[in-house]
Amino acid sequence: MIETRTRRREIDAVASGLFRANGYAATSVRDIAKALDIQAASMYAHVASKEDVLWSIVDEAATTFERAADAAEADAADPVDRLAALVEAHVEVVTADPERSSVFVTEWRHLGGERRPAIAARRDAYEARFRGAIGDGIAVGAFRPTDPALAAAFVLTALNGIATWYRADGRLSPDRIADHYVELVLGALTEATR
Amino acid sequence: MIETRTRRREIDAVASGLFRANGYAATSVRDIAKALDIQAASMYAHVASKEDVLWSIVDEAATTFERAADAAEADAADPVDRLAALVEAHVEVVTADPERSSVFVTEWRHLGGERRPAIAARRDAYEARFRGAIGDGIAVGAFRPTDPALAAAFVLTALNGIATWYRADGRLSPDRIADHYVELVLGALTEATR
DNA sequence: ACCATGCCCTAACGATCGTGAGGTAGGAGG
DNA sequence: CCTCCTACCTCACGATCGTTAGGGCATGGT
Repeated sequence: MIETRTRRREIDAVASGLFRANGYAATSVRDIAKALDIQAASMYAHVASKEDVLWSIVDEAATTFERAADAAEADAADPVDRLAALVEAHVEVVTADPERSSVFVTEWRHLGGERRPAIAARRDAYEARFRGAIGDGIAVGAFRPTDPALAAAFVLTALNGIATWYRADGRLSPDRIADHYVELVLGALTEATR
Repeated sequence: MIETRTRRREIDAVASGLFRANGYAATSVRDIAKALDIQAASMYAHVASKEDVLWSIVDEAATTFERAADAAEADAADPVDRLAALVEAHVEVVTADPERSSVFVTEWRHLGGERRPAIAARRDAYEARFRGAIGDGIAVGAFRPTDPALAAAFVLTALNGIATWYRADGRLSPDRIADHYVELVLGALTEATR
């Protein structure tokens, strides 16, 4: 068993696209199966349940975001660089796989049992990194004094919005988007000339 | 018939809450009926279909946003004031009815037939107001040169995010949120000191 | 040669979905 | 008194949902 479950990966990829386009609840197991040219019941040779598909998509997306944020925070000198690196990393993850990212952002509430609070906690921990960078930036006088929690929500919702509208064949490349968003975020926090 | 369909209004209010919490597709007509203490079939004395409920919520929300933006643009001297007024108006609408706003933002894709493209067009026209204010601000040198379409997407997704996390009993009042968001948005567009 | 495993099939289950048909109770207007 | 009208009821429909059961046919290791 060198190759690990290629069909299983295809299911996640196809399901991500359908979930992003129509939502988890409005996508049936038969829809996913049809996109793979197999019967609905054949899905269950690879998956235990429909929710398991959502879970593996969301779990993997969460891990990807977490690892990218780890790397971003690792090589950042000051809070400003750290926030810039976090923003850039987030944009890169989103644009690299907008389907998975979008599902992670919008469909996690359909998880049941332990999974929903578990993901909620990871989302909160992730947001705390942004709050932390913003709070530290204010503390050292690099950012103007504002509400770190509110500013973090502002930044993260703006970043997550990319997952909604981004298309790979769009006008702007991921790099351009990342550059612009870093500028917008840093601008929002450094100065207000009203 | 002086009073116009109070029961019909209750349906929209209750359905907005359920749609925001669980999504349109995951909310059954029986769920809405149960929240009103009536039978599912009794809903159809007031509504032609489940989608009609979504439509009236979304349509009314869209109208509310449009009217608020009209008023905001009416008494604005320069592009900077105009954008600030648009942001403030948007925050006010969202915080005044987060349920309806959230449904408008996230559930309109479940509309079928003519309604979906119609709402898409109105959403785009609304976003164009932000693009316009930003573009005009750049033209007069008030905003730094950036991509107006991208900046508008940045701003609007950040604003719409409020509908997701806002709670009436939360830490920050709508006014405070509006003030902070205006500052963040204007800061994002006016200066970048990297 | 044999058996396990991966991948898919058909058939069908009980539940739940949105919705229609037809009836009833109560209040308002002639 | 009669007749609407509103608001609700019960009952039931066909469709679709997620999922299970059980079987078939390859491939590849032993």
